[in-house]
Amino acid sequence: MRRDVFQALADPTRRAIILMLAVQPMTPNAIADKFDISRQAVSKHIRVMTECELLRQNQQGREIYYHLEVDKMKAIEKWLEQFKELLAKRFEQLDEVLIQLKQKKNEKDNPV
Amino acid sequence: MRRDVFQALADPTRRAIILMLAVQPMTPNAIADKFDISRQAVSKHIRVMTECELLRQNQQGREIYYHLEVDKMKAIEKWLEQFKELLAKRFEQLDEVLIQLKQKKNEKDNPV
DNA sequence: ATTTCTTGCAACCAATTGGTTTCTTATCTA
DNA sequence: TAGATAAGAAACCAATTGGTTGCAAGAAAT
Repeated sequence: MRRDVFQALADPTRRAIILMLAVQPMTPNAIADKFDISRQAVSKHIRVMTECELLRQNQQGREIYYHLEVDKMKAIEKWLEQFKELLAKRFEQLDEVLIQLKQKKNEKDNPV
Repeated sequence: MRRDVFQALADPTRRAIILMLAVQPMTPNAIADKFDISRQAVSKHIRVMTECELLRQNQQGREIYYHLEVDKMKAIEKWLEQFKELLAKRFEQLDEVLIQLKQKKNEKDNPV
């Protein structure tokens, strides 16, 4: 089963859960209270995120507190960085092209 | 059909396509050459990304060049920012708790 | 004019997803 | 000890996904 952080981010309910857990650890019941879907549906979302190691549990009696593995979120940032670097490279190339065009234009305007 | 930029990012093939298109516009055939899946499979990925307005086309004769709508990627960055803000807030709260603990400890060590 | 090339579209398929309901186990609490 | 509560597991379902193959339409080349 393909299961990475990007997958975890793909669903809006899971994104909301991530934001909630960014503030503080919560139990499945407490999370489910915030949504209109069943506790079990929430539990399935939790499982997806646990499987990609974005969530960890901390059992406290019969309650299980889930908290974010913040480091996992860095995979997203890392990919975005990679993306922005490639983008920057493209603009550098574009700059070169524009400079060359300008030179040609100057040559035309002021022939040697 | 739910179709947002996060969905577009969820598939590894699509992420690779995004990185390729960050460098330069490409035709479906050129993209498909880089993968082991059929051209039609690539076309379906392209369609997903076009539907969420992450890609735009530019027809040139019988070829269609696809390029990134870079602004759409900002939705990801924006969400990440939101996430990091909440996270920072959590750490501020943690700091407060630690400060309070320290004060209590001092009171114990040096009772008034 | 015919053939070739690029692309999109449709139908199909198996696997996955996001949800449900029901049931079990473990831990509190009265 | 009996009942309530928290949470995971399993079975089921409809919709979506990621892939395939085959076909049609438009542009280019011969």
